[in-house]
Order: sequence, then structure tokens, then C-alpha cells
Amino acid sequence: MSENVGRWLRDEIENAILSNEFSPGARLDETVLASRFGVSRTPVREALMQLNAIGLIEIRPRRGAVVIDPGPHRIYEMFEVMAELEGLAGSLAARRLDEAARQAITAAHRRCELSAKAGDSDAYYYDNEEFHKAIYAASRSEFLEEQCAQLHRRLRPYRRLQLRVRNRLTTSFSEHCGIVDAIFAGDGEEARRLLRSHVGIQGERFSDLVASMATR
Amino acid sequence: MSENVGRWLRDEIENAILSNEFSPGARLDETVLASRFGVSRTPVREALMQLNAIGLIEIRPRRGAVVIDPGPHRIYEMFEVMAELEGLAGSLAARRLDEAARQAITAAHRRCELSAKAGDSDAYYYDNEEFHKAIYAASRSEFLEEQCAQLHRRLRPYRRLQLRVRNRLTTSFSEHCGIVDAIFAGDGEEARRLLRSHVGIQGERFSDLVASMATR
DNA sequence: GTCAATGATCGTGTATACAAGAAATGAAGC
DNA sequence: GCTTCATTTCTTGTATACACGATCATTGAC
Repeated sequence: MSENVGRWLRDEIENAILSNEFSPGARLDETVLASRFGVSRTPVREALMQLNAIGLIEIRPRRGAVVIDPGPHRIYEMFEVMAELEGLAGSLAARRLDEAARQAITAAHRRCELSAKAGDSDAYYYDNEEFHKAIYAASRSEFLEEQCAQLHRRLRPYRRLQLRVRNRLTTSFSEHCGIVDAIFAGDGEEARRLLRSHVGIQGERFSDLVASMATR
Repeated sequence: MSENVGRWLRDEIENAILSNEFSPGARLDETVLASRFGVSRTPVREALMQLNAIGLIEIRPRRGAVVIDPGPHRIYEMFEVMAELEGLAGSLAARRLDEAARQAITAAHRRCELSAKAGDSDAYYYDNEEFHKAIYAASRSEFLEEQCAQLHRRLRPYRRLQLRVRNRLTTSFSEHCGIVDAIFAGDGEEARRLLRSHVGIQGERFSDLVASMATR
């Protein structure tokens, strides 16, 4: 537990939301949360205020906090922005690549390869996250890295769904190969283009998923 | 004043920070703020928690809140990301333009023209903001619109500095003309390219400004 | 039988009190 | 005279108490 309870609670509740323990639309009762985590309402409120500020929950005056339901369309929009930011990260990474970043990307890429070949979608899910984070870091832009990481976290639950789709693992990995090649070749524009479509396609796949669930 | 004090305080303190009343590095004493705004410490703390969550201030345990100093390099990074997001907004706007958006952009563009020709940099500053916001809205992506607006707000103080630079008003306006033409022509890629350089150049100009201040 | 109004209950919003930690100041020793 | 340690004070962190508003249920009237 972090040294101050508010921050710890924020992470705790955020994880609970992102792991879908608190589903979209769920009411977050302050007293319930307080007793659950064994603290008073004050730090709970502070945690909720922060989650409100980053757009994970909505607090309506005198009516409490509820988990925001982004809705399929908004999630698609988020993927669209994510694609753009990752594209920028890739393009910067290609131009600014140093030895440490090269090694980090290579290592993450290797782990992805192993997981993909083993068909282990859970392992690939984690390795894929590390791979993308390595690219953010390689961009050498701290602000971009933070923005990417934040958006990535929020899209995490929806990305996970897609890895279950048939053949997505191998397709994803082969896309990674192209991205790595472009970055290592210093071809910023190619890296941007590939990353944009690599991430953008997930938004489209998500739309397909939603559409297929709606017709059912 | 909004119906809940915490939200009102957040906006109030945020404005004070963005208008440089609270300079980077300044300590934000809870009791001082509480007495200044005539409330207790509780809502002040909630406001500070929110500002901490969106990255405007830093709260170190038991040591209080200070206004974050982004530093020139980080501000450049922020402009870089802003350029990318505005580029996306422009490209989407070109593809999805409807009559209402067209009128909003035209109106804002006209006001910019008047202010630029009058050489009124303060008026242009506001009209320019409306112009960019009209493009965000025209993108028809709520999430993108929010992200752009938020980043725009944080970069506001630094944009303002640049309008004072010689000839920037007329240069900026002529760039706007090209952007409007591209969007109205439905040329997404051209709109993206022009917006990216229109915003990106501000980051570079900011770097120049800092460099020239450093040599003095 | 249905709709509206009023009251009760529950939960949030704000204030205040108390505790714990950090910084500053003073004194003592080298 | 300078440095270090201890004490005091100030500020933050957490808890609790109280008040106001919203929602829901129950009762009465149409």
C-alpha cells in the first residue's frame, strides 16, 4: 500500500473498474467502499474525485458516483486517437532510436513471438503491452509516453477481448514484425503508417464485435 | 458558482494556474486557499486532488501541493502531441463536414480575419481559439474533441506568448485559410498536413523563444 | 385504480477536530 | 563560529459529525 491512502484507493478502484469488477453504470457507494477497504469516507471521496477528473467515473451532485459507460462508438473514437498517438510514437522512435530502446523493443518482440507461437493469448496480451510500452519509451517524449500509457490502460479491457478472435494472435505478431523493421530501419513514416493501422484495426474489429453481438 | 464547491474550486484554481497567478513551483497551501475562497479545507483538498489527477499540480505526501513546471522541453512535447491530434481532427472534419460545422468554421474564420487585419492580438487570441474548437467539433469525435480541448487549455498560456511575435498574426491567418480550403474541399490528408505544421510550428517557435531568452 | 403529494430514509457535501509527519528554529557541543 | 540534534510549530492526512438534497414509498384524493 502506498504511503497515502487516497492514492492507493485510487489505483485500487481504478483497477477494479478496468478489470470490470465495477461494471459501467455501477453505483460507487462511498460508505460501502470505505468499509470494504477499511478506511473512512474521506480518502474514498478523494479517490473518486481523481477518477472523476480523469474521466473514469461521473459524479453528479447529491447523486453519487457511477462508472462511466463509454459505449461502443466512443470506444471506437478512443482507438482512433490511440492509433494516431501510437503512430507518432513509432515515427519518433524510428528517428530517435538508441541502443537501449532497440534492445527493449527486441526483447519484448521476442517474448511476443514465443507467446504467439504457443498460441497463449493471455501471455501474448501481457507481452504485447510491453512491446507497445517499449515503443512509447523509445519515442523519447515523456509526455507522449504518458498519454499513450494512460489511453492504453483505458482501452485494456477492450483489447483483451479481441485477442480471442481467430488468428488475431498471428496476424498481430506479423504486424509487429513490420513495425519493428520500420523502426529499426529508421523509416519514421512507414512505422507511423503501420502502427496506425495496427492499432486502428483493433477499433474496427471492436466495432465488428459489437455489431455481431447486436445482431445476435 | 457551480452547485458543488469542489468543482467550482477546481475551475477557479485551474484558471489561476493557467493565467499564471499561481506560477510553476508555487506552493498551494490548503488553509490559505480555504480562507481565500471562504470555504473549509475539505473542498479545497478535493479540488487539489483533481488537479493532481490531470497533471497540473503535484501532491507529495505530507509536503503539500505545488504547481508543476512543465519545462520548455515538455511544453515542446505537448505541442508535438497537440499537432498530431489537431491533424487528426482536421482530417476527420474534412471527411465528415456537415452544414452546421461548415458555418461554425466559416464564422470563426471570419472573426479571425477581422482581428488579424486590425492587428488586435488579444482579439485574435480568442477568435483563434474558437476557430480551432470549431474544427475539433467538426471532427464528430467527442473523445477527440475533449482531448484536444483539454490539451489546448493547458497550452493556452504558451500560445498567447507567441502571438506577440512579429508578423505571427498574418502568418497564422494565412495558414488558417489553407486549412479551411482543405477541409471544405474534403481533402483530409491536406488538412491534416497543414494543421500539423500550423500547430507544430508553434512548438518550434516556443523553443526559439526559450532559446533566445536563455542567451540573453 | 391510478396519479400526485408529502414524509421518511438514505447518501452525499461540507465542516471541524484530531493525529502524525516534516520543516524550521534554537541551543549545546565541538 | 559552525554544525548537529532536539523541540516546537505548522501543515497535511484521516476520521467523524452534521446538514441538505434526492429518491422512494405510502397515503389520500380524484
